[in-house]
Amino acid sequence: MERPVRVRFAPSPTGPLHIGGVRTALYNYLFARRHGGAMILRIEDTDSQRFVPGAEQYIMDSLRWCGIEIDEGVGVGGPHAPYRQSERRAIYLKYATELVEAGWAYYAFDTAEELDALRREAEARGEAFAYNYAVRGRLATSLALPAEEVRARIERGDQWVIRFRMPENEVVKMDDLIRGHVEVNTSTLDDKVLYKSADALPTYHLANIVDDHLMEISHVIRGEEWLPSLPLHYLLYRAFGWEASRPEFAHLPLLLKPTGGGKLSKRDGDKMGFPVFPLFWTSPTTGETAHGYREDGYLPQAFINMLALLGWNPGTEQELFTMQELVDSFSLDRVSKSGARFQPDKARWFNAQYLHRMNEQELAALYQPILRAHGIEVADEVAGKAAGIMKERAQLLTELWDLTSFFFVAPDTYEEKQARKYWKGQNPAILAELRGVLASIDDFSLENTERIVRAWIEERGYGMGQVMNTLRLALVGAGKGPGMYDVTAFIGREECLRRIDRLIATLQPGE
RNA sequence: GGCCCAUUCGUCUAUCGGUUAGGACGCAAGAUUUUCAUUCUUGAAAGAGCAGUUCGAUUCUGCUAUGGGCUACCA
Repeated sequence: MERPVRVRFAPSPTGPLHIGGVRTALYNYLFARRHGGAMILRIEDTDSQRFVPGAEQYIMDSLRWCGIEIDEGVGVGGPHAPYRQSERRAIYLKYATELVEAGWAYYAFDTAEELDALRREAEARGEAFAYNYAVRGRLATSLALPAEEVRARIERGDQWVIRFRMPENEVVKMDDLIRGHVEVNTSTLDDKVLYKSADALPTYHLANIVDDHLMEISHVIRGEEWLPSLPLHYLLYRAFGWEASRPEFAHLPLLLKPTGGGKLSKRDGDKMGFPVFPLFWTSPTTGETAHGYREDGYLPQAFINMLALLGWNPGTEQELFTMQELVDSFSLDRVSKSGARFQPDKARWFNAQYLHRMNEQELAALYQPILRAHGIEVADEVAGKAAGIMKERAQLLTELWDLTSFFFVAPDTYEEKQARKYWKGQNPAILAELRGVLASIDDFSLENTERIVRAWIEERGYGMGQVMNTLRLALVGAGKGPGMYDVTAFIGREECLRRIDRLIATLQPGE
């Protein structure tokens, strides 16, 4: 293949982009970068009914967050502008009529009601209605009506559509980069609408083929739901005489619900407790909101890594990939053929891997906004240190606050279980004694405090667990957290003493 | 209903005719530990079924079953 690689991601702005769409965009992007090609973003807004304001911006924001860069298209421009199909409407009618003139398509005047009636009739007979070679000759089409009447109807302003004249009993032979050779008999297909006069807009099929051709797309990488319309698309390329430059096709396996049973849909997320969208979304019309990976505490690198491995694998046992590594190892022939069930647990695991590998500086940048949201103003080093100490216990960025809040705020309640277990017997007395030991330490560094306290515990013959967990109760208020010397060093001597005093003063020891 | 696609541990997957069928998530047990985690070790866990091709099939073919997609003047 000599021609330059040019791929496109062509979503329609009918709502927020979900993770299946993100994965399609990702594979397109990886393929483009792998082959030194161009990644194009085209907005397919040919359905005026389903257009959702804000969806296009959401798509671009999502791609940017994911690190998927657009070389050409909506938002960045390029030699084939405009890239929004609603702004290209003038183009399509010309191609549609060209098809009619060549005999590949025809006008149809059926109303929605008439078509409904036809469908119901067929259903009553236990059949499915198909608009095809069998019926187009006796319905209100330019194939059945006299030319004058067709002209008259159009001039009169009757609504019409242009339908593709699907050949009868011809086998279309297709090749898919992922699925291999596929054949379909055209008699099982129907006459799809290509253009509708009602809104002077093409349907997906026409716009898609025309634009892919005009934009010199070399590879069409899209979801498997498009495989059934591939024969039509092949035939369209033939009808236009563009077969020589027809792109290669690759149909990606679908992302399925975690429970099986169907492709992942926008509703599943809230129902099953995981985001299906990259970013938080608020519907401009209904005000409904949906969780996003970003706001739920996922790192874009982890999110992308997880999506990349859902339906593709490098053939090695490597699981953690930077975007560059994905680019270097991606290939369409390692994309699997069957649908992949989405696994929320694995998404969290990937995120944990990335979180655990971050240094304090990186953590500080991510954690500061969360701290500020809780009213905590500290230096970056402090934020990074706190997050750094606790990062191994977190899977999501958002879990960091619960994990580190005691570094910044003294406990005002004490976890019952921990209190019952340790705030009894001689432990209060030992804690009071430990208070004296701590008060006498000048160098309160982690190492020095540990050395002195350890020596004291050994000398007095106390149980390490008893002492440390009682101290933990005072400083953290719960039976969790990092090593105690991490806490003492972080909050400092005076704060340690205050917290010990508070426990002794407020909590009645048990039996 | 019709057309198309798919089918290896619960899940994501490796295997491109000969393997003790490998890895990861999750799960279980143990070790580590001042708590909670982390980490480490170990374990349970799979070729949908039936024919055929072959010296030999998870791998190739067919059928069945199951899952999924499409079947709009939506994409």
